Amino acid sequence: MIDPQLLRDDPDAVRRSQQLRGASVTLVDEAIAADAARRAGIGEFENLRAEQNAFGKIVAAAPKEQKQALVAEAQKLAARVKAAQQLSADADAEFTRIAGAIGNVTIDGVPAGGEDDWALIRQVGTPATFDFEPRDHAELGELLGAIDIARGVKVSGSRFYFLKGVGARLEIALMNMALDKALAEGFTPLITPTLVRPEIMAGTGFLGEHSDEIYYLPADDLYLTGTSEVALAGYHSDEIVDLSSGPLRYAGWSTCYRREAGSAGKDNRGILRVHQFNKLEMFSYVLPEDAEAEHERLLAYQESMLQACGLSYRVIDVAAGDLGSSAARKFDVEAWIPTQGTHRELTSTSNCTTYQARRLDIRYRTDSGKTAPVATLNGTLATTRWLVAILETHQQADGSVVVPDALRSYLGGLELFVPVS
RNA sequence: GGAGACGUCGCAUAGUUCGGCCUAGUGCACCACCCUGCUAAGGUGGAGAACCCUUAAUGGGUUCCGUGGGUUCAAAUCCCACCGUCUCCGCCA
Repeated sequence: MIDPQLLRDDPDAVRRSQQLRGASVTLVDEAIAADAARRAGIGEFENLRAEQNAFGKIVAAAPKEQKQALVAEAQKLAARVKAAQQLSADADAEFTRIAGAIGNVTIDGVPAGGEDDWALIRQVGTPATFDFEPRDHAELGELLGAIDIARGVKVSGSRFYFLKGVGARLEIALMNMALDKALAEGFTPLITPTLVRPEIMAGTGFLGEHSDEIYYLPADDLYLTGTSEVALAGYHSDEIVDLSSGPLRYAGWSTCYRREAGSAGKDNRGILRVHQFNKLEMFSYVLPEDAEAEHERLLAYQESMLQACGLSYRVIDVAAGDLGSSAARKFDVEAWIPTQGTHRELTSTSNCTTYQARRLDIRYRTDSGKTAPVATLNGTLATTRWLVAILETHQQADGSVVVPDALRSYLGGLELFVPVS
């Protein structure tokens, strides 16, 4: 939810943001009108209610013989109150509907446009080159006995897989390395629920236009989360958190579930795009004025992880039209995938400013003692997808894969993955 | 899954019998000041959340007693549904 105050004080800022996103600008004016209607409705109702409250005291104190006449009077008033209340509630719902459809106001510098209009921030490392024909990760995974796609499909259908042997070990090693990084930076580890209630799903902004991406269990009215961000944001929902001794930083580990309904035929080979994977996610609750600095910090942690894995990557500033509704800015770190000859997203970090917190009702106490929404940020520290880049980047002509130095201690000192027969 | 008990402004509780004196009382913790040569104790005052109107600061109003409906002139209190917690039983590990 955008700040209603901003809507009143600086509607042009909201209009500009909608423009950049390629979203509806007239929505802003509809929201302003709905806000005015909502406030008028509240005023009407509250005045009538005050009248009713005062009159109720007269009724209660009146002698018996006058009561009947007074009650008849009060009945008429009650009917008016009820009508006004209904109008007010309707106006409020309408405002929430309209304002809720407006995306977060983008931060200055976010490029305009859609998926392909990102801006390059930096390129780090040099893409791996080979004096042989490199194998893709699916082939390497099979050769190494690390990834078993065929049996994943047999058991669960397309886009499912088994990680096996060194594949399973590599994933756990990667997660452990990420967890150690998070711990070193002061994050509190959390293992989160992956099934959440509708209000938490809606509060984090995932039930909007991308709701067909989400698994839903109707028998229990629960949603399977596509990222632990959902649970991490919901963790402090409806709370006034204490940020006086610094930000609250969590590292959430969970399995993630995605229907991939809108990506039929895309990335069908291997485990680049799957229904289920694991992820270690960073999540920060910070003062609004510290949000941009925190965003840079999360990005730096991500980059240090990719560097530790010996990957070549680029950092991009995602264009406004490709942002989720909650994000005011998003940086993706994309690793070079040799067999695809392109960069693919390994991590993503979003600054949601106060947008998500406003919807989830997460506040802090200001110096003046008032409450105000906090800023929330999230960012990936490691996911299953990283195996793709790691295997392909560090492969050798015989199909073996050199384990990056930083990961070896998490693999019992293993230096090389070798083909199994 | 079955039976029962319960859910009140940070915590703990009163209030629900029998709807109006609840503008939700009290204790603890909290903040300011006073007093006491330090500390403890004591005294006075303040202090919940959200929203609306108004102002130079201010002040006024409405809503909130797990959530959502309903009955009523009037609901913490009565009715219904849901959510959650606890106890016992059953089942599973």
